[in-house]
Amino acid sequence: MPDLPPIARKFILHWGEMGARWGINRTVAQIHALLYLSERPLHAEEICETLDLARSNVSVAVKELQGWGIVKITHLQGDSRNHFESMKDVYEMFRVITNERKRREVDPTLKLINDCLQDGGKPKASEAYVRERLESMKEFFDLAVNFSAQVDKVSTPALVKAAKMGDKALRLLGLS
Amino acid sequence: MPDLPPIARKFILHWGEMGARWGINRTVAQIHALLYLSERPLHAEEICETLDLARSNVSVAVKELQGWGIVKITHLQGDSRNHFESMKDVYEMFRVITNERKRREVDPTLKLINDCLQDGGKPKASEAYVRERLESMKEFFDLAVNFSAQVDKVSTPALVKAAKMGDKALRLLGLS
DNA sequence: CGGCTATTTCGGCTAATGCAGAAATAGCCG
DNA sequence: CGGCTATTTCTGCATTAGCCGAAATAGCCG
Repeated sequence: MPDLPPIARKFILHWGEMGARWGINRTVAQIHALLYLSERPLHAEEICETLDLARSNVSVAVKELQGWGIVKITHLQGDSRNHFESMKDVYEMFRVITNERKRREVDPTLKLINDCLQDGGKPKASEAYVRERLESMKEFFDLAVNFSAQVDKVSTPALVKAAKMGDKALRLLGLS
Repeated sequence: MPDLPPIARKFILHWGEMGARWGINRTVAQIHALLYLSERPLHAEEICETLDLARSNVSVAVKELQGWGIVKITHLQGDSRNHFESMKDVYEMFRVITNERKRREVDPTLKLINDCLQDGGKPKASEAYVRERLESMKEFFDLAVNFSAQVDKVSTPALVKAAKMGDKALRLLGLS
């Protein structure tokens, strides 16, 4: 990895590990970190050199990141190559990723649970407990989905403000 | 998988896939689903038979689940074998897992970012942008950690109530 | 202590993932 | 169309993760 300040490299490696723990390919996460820390959009070749990866590898990784919606292609004046740029606002990034995971994982899970629950057939007694547990999981996910949709409507500055209120927010809502 | 209602099997398989996408071993997640759906604690042998796994495999998987804090060992009258039982309250489960992920992943990330930022040395100009990005990521994580600590204090019923308020909660806080 | 049962650890095989390099494709001038 | 560059797809190797069965360990009576 030439050209990188040590602190950047340190972060990139760590981010790769974290990604791996969350089901994101290690190098995909590293590339994301690199782009996030980069002041300007980078083209594939630069990414290869900086992180010592094969060109083809970078191609698919970058596509993956675009799939998540946190990296975009840009073009520079008089350069035909694709340049890649990460979203820079961490809050926004979090929103985008959260929404995407909801779409990919939570929604299908809810659908499956619903399917299970309204699976016709005679309601066998042996299934009663299973259904009960599935019901309560459904309830949880329904609530979570609704709630996150609400929160998603609120602007980042407003959210930050609310988060900083700490206890006060809770008291305002009559909780705590 | 003998003995399992089809809807249970369906859910277990799905849960395994979801786990895999979140960095949890597929069979670990399956076992978790099985225990969650099970009316009574199961011993390792039962898990083996039901999910068709090797005994040793179950041993480590179950340990993993205990490590996450969502499965506990219980003992039954006159049976020396360990029996395993999943937490049943989905909300509580979510709390526990969230806290554990924070401990394992967010905290170390924050620590690393802090290390990077206060990495002495002369503040090279080339690092300025990197530092800026790290700062803003730190800010985000700090806020998230604080906020989640606040929320974690609130009882589940209170949280559910708040979540169900929908728009009203936002208006009460002066958002939206 | 010996025998029994339950659990864990270990060694090695298998399957899945990740990745490089080559080949194919696409896009762009001239 | 031909040549050039950038990108993607494909093929197969390498690494890792997952998992089984055997062996070792632990715990519990008698």
